Amino acid sequence: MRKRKGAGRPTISDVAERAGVSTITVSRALRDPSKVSDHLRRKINNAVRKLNYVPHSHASALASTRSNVIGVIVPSLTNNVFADTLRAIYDELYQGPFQVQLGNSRYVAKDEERLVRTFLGQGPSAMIVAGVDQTDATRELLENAECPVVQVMDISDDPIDMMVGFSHFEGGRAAGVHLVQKGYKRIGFLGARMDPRSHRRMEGFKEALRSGGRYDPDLIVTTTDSSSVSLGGHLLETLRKRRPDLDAVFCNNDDMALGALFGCQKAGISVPDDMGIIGFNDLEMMAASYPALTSIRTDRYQIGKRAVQMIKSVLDGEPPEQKIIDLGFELQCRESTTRPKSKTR
Amino acid sequence: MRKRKGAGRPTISDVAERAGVSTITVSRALRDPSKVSDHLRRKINNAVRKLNYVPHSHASALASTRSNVIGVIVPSLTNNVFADTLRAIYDELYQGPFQVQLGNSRYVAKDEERLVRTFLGQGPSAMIVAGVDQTDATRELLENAECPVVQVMDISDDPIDMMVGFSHFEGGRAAGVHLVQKGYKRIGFLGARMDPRSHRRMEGFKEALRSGGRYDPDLIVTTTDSSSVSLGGHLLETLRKRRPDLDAVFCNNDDMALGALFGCQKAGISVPDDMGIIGFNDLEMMAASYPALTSIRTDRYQIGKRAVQMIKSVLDGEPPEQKIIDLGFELQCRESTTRPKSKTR
DNA sequence: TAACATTATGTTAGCGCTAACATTATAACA
DNA sequence: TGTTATAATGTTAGCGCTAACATAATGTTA
Repeated sequence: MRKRKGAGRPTISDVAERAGVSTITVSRALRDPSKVSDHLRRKINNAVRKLNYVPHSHASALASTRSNVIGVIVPSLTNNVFADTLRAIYDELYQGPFQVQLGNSRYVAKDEERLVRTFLGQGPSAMIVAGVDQTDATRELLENAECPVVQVMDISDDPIDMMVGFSHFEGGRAAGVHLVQKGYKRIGFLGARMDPRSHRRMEGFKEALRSGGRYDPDLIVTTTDSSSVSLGGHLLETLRKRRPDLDAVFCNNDDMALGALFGCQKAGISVPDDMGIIGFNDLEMMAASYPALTSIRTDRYQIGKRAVQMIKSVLDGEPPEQKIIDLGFELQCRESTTRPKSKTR
Repeated sequence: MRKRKGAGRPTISDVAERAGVSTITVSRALRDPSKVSDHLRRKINNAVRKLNYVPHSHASALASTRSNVIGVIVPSLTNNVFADTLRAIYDELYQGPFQVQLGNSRYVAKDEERLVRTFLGQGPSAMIVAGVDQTDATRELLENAECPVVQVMDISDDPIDMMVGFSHFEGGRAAGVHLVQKGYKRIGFLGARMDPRSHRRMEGFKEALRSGGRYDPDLIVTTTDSSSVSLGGHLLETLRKRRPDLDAVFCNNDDMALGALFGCQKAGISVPDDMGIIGFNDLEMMAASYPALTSIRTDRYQIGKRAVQMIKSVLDGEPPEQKIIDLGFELQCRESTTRPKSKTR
């Protein structure tokens, strides 16, 4: 006789039998209790509890041709910036029926493509991807996906579907404008990793310096090495060796800025008097450092939250008012760029 | 007529038809190519490519009564410590057929229990959970789970199944011993969050001070607030107000230590001369700060890697030599605890 | 070349659930 | 009171895949 053994755990029919109803009634009682009478619902809930029944999500996904999986692809698991957004996504999804499927593309476009392909293979309820710089193939996959797609952390006028983020170009520009306004003259840029978002920050920064008449390509230092605190110190040292008259730096993120600060302390350079420093993202430590570091504050948590809210709206059949949400940024001016008027050379 | 429409994407039978074989042959060609002749394998691969076929993971999981999901539950998504371990898990799993299902318990035991329940509902191939402090119910669930379970980040002599980590008690003790040896006299402890692992670090620390004749309960400051750089500064300030003669602190993690350093700089206290500081975990920034901060180095990446390797071994039918792997820690002595001999009071 | 082992492929049923339709109980109304 | 709308429950088939067994093709040995 041909017989297969299941996983051994109780199934919906075990519950149905115990409650004296049909399986579909159990199914309904669990998914939409309002469709089942109080009487039966109570019996079913009792049976569920007694048997310690947990619905088999794969069977459910197969039968309903939709999984409760939301695919999320980020380029880094260790970068605090994405961690904040991820945390928001998990927080916002915690109550509902959805499960997060997380992928790490490690800043490699091809890996991202592979992940998108795999995730779409699970018929996800929605997809969240970081950035707007997907390969053509990835874009096409996502455009043809039969689920809402939200690009997060960045903004463009050409979304795959929906978008929540802010303009890195404008953020970079704001940093540049700030340093020019504060009276710094030889303003450098320290850029690690230099993924597309960092590039746009740099371009915005350059634009600001050009407008302010302070642009000097010689003061730009970038590397594809991944960013770190120590790298911030090293790049600052490199640049100062080349241009000892450097008097301010915009770092493409806060780790680099912290490293630059330590580098200055080590070299006996006074911040902000002899060196202005500004970072990007405004991680918690920026306000706590000494001197406190100026940064461009971005609301990563809110980005994740809004992304999930948009998805929920669409899945509930109420598409959001706007497909593109620009959450902007806010310059947090602190001691590291606040030098006494008299000091301005 | 009763007809259900599927998800619309190509199924295994589409591939089979196109390749002129049966579905099971396609299934085999994809899962274990060695079981299918070159001839057919080629035809099948072509068909797969042409149709852009992606196996439907839910159907597969249902039919085989095992999913390729590995459940991972961590208490925090934003803590760098877990991020490193997570990254290792993703890296190590990237090539294989496994998918990670990640849950955030937010340091709440009940949430962890809920997550374990949900994850087990998917019939995971394995489970990885942080720590050894599960509730009894969670423990029981995991003990009865029909899959390998690895507890990571900590060590005890009573594993649910397997374990990779290090002793927080010993780490804390090493920090205490170090400060005593360096000649510090009034040694404090700054503890945030105070989850069970932090508690064990503190207990180890206390033990070391007792042995060294330096234990003073008045110098212990803890809070359940989550740790941050600014909190490190605040707690240090609190403690110094109470005990101005404080001359060293062990912080329960590196963020706190960094905050303590900034706090000293702000207050004009010289580190390490007037205040020794030691952290825990040795994040990258510790070596880059100025002065460089002493810390207890732990290998979070390795923990994740070994956990996955253990799981793979078991799933391949070759249980690992040892069920408990103690990866230890290493004290990284840096400037923040290295004061000139003369300065020792 | 018969007898048997091995390898390659196929047939069939079923994993646990839910969509789609069918039926029955209950309420609402003329 | 019978007719019809509505709510509550049930029956059946099928989602897409793979386990388990069945069969055909090929190799091996005496």
